[in-house]
Amino acid sequence: MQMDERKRKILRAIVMDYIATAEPIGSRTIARKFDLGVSPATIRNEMADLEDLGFIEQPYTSAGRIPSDAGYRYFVDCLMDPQALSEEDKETIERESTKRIHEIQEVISHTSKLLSELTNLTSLVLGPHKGKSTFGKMHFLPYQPGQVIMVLVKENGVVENHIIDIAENLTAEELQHVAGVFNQKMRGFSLGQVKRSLLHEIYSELSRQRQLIDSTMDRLRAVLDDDEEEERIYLGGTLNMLNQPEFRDLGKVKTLFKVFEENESLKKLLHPHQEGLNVTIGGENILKEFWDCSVISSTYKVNGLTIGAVGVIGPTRMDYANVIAIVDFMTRSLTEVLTRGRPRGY
Amino acid sequence: MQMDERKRKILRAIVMDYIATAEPIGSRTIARKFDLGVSPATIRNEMADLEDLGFIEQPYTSAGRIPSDAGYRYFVDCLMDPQALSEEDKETIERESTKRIHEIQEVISHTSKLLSELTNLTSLVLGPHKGKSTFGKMHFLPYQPGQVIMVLVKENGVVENHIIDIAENLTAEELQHVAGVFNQKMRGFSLGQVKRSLLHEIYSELSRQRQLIDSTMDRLRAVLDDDEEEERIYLGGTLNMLNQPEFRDLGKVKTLFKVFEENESLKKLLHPHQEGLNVTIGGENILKEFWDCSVISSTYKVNGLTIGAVGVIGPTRMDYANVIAIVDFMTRSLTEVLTRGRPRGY
DNA sequence: TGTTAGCACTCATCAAGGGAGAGTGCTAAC
DNA sequence: GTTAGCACTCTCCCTTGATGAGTGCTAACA
Repeated sequence: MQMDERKRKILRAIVMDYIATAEPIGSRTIARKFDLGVSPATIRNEMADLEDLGFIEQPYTSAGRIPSDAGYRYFVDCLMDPQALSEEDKETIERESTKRIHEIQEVISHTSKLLSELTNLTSLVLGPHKGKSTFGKMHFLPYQPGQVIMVLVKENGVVENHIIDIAENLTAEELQHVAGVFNQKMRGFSLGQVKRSLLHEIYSELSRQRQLIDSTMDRLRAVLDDDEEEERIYLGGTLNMLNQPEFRDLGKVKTLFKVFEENESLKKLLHPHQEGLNVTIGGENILKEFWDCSVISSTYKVNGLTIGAVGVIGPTRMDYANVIAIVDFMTRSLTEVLTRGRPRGY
Repeated sequence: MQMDERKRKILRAIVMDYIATAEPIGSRTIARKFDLGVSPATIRNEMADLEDLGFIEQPYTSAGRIPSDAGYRYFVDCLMDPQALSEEDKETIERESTKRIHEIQEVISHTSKLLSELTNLTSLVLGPHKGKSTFGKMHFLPYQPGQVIMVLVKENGVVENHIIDIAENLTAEELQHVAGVFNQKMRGFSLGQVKRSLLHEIYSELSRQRQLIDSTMDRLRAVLDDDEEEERIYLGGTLNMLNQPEFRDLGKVKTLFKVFEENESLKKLLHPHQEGLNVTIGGENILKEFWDCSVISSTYKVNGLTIGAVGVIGPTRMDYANVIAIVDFMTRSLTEVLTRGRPRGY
């Protein structure tokens, strides 16, 4: 059996009506609401075909039909009118993104908030991944008796400071010497790469400062290793989920919110299968908790390099055309803001 | 009418049973479960009196009775056996608090998590307020052409770093000189206190670095001012609320979670009326969204100075004795950890 | 006088039953 | 190929009635 124009029209009508009303729709109602020029009986026959094709299903005998995952997929791929963003939304995004913001965290959380407000869904934003963080340069500064500040400048430009305990009798010159050796030997290395031989070199050059080296290395190890996976994820508008009729059930809400609390799982939802815009529908999601949700996501870039992703999650019954337009525009805007403004922190 | 010993016993039975079961309890059941040595009929008479006194109420005619806010209050003030913390919980807290943690944020969020796990309720922790943050010391470190790192050590020990744009032709010596002047003139001042005369002094001593001073001052102003109100609040175990039978209603959950999203309101719940432990029951809460919740909170200190608060929020039907023991022990432990360990960041 | 047993009454909860309504599939006519 | 007609199915919602827990009142009891 093949899809013909009339089947397409009917499927389109079913999907659009269900998106709007969240109620199963029957042949009679379709005939009344949409002007297809055929009788309910004809529509019934076509609907039986559509069900055989797997595009629609009945929640129970003699209820109306609702789209299946495959139906949504066909709708998104073939039937949907690509919708332009409303002028109003466009203005909102542009207005919000011209605010000058210094920290990347702020940009991200702001994006997340905006996205959930525009879509009335839950937004996810994956912060920029920082690549392997490698040693750039370090300095010691005096702090308190027995402690110094280690200022670490990574090669990607991030600056951090850490307090380190030291022996009280170390002089400023000795500290500077140690920092000098570290800077000379370690530039460009990530901690994973620090080979035993290098460590030996450092130890032998600084035989007297063994304790300082140890605590410095300890801290560096923690910092440089941690970072690799420190892609924070930002959630916004989780409460919007509660407005969706499909989550009137408390059990569902609970499992959903439980996943929201685990960052690791959420990242999986966003990790894009390909660059650019992705639509993942229902059972296509990796996590079974989200088998009745769809995720629209897209990647953002800095200087042509993909560094993170933003997405929106909602019930499979979502307004795909609209949400896709919003997510798409949003990533473009974010890419532009980041490339132009270059806030700190990545 | 007066409370006598028998009335007290009956009220105690009602509160304790309702805390355990969340079901209204009737005279017959009380007689069966609790060994009071009187018949259901007698208990009925006493219950009528307790209702007149306002300590218990009926959800509807011929249901059992449940405690009113006043009933809980009387229970907490007069009837409850002050309960010692279970050895198990005590050990957990002590074990967790001996983990060496460097950042205050970690200590706080860890506390919050622990608290919600032990009580199965939602925890609130108000981070330390930092008082006015005052200038301690600063250093400039090289960063990139046209930019330097300003490392700022506040008098309370917090270390921050900020990137500042400078003219490219400044030498290291000049920078060091500028920092030296700042350090000499500004130690102990908050930005609000920097008087015009002081500024003049700095300008006149460093007439050639006007631009650097301006951008440094700008940044300092932003940093030191911001801090005063930055009391972050930490929430833990919000999902635990969903396990409480009183929140089986989605509408309630929604209003509750909405408040959870607004930090400002939450702070109101915690801001203690008095030092030490506070129990706020139902309608005693300021926010009407929490009129069927109780808050147990307590303040924690560093070196005898109160700097923050921790609390637990749950339905009025909570195990007061146990939760009070946990919150109390937790603040003592936190106070000790902070005073002894002095983590960075406050 | 305080305590108890007995009794009529109230109200929520639950299961069963019975339209009403929406929708379907099939068949036969157009 | 399209349509009208019809029997059938299933959910939803309302009613009904039984059950059970609990109450207040009254009268008897120690």
